[in-house]
Amino acid sequence: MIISQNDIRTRFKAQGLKVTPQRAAIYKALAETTSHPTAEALFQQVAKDYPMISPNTVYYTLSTLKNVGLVKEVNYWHDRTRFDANVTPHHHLICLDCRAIFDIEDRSLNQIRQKAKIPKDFQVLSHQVEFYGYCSSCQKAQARQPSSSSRHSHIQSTRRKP
Amino acid sequence: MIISQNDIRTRFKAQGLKVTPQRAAIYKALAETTSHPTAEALFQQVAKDYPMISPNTVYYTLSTLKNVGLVKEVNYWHDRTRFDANVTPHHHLICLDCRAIFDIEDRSLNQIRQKAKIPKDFQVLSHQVEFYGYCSSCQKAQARQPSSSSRHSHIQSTRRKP
DNA sequence: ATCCTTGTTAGGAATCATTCTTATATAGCA
DNA sequence: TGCTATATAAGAATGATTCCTAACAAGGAT
Ligand SMILES: [Mn+2]
Ligand SMILES: [Mn+2]
Ligand SMILES: [Zn+2]
Ligand SMILES: [Zn+2]
Repeated sequence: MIISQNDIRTRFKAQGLKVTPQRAAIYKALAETTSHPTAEALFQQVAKDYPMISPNTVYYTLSTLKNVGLVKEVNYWHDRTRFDANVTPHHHLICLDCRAIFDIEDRSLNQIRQKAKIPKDFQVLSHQVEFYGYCSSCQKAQARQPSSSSRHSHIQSTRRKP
Repeated sequence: MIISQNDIRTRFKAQGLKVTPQRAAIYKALAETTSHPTAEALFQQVAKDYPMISPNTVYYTLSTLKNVGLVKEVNYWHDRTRFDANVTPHHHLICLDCRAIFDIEDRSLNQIRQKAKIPKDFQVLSHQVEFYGYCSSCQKAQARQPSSSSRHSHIQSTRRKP
């Protein structure tokens, strides 16, 4: 999903943010992927065009964008933090093997709050549904190699928490 | 909810785990609270009875118990990892202010998987619903002090990620 | 009851994602 | 074209978790 510099400019201005090349590049990279990348992955991506960018800038920028509501943090299944520029309410599929995160487009899941039996003294503002299982790639890989795992494409799982 | 040494022994044996005092104490502490504590909190609790216990043992033990299915990890809203000895499918309320985690007992939430529109090539094994908002304590605190936050009981949020 | 084997524990060091600090640079406005 | 508040970059610091290793101790076997 391509996003124009003008859209980026408009969104930043609307939030009172300066439009810098690094910030625009980070947001663009995040907005144009569906992979819910880590800060590190975004750093790698943006560094292709801005070799001098620092990881720090990516962290700072993501934090800023989060504060103004242009970005959401996602941190499922004890992985490092992952980010999403899709800030409309939606839900996720998480692969237990490769840890890929996929969007679900099912508006009906946005309604469960109305029916759920929630203690009346808790004020609910939002909710989130996550489905855990195996993506199609990982199912195939397991059929072939019914032992360990996580050896194919997607986002890679850089060790930590085996 | 009290749990007897015999229950603990039985559950450990059923999983082929040795029954050590430290391990039993950690599991007991977790099973008898509803607070979804951190490893650190469990360490503090167990250290009352076992002053020589190391944080390492708590991490190792929780990892072991998780591997055999006696404990679940919970890691909502970019906090450090929290643990739950309630391994039956259930869902959570998370306070955005004090970060307390409360169980929801609503079996109907266990059924949403059947109705949800999930890509047929993704094999779903489990799902999880989280509701975010403010607990009653925090609502009261905000009514009093409509500024910052997180200044009352519950589990405490030890800095990190303000 | 005692011995053995193997999983467990404790302590300390190491890892590494994230945050903090600070000096320099620059977007946006007068 | 300058001013000023923000943003960036580099490096150090933080802190939860993991790794490593030697000493311990359940629990089955003798
Ligand atoms: Mn998403
Ligand atoms: Mn729970
Ligand atoms: Zn997968
Ligand atoms: Zn609260």
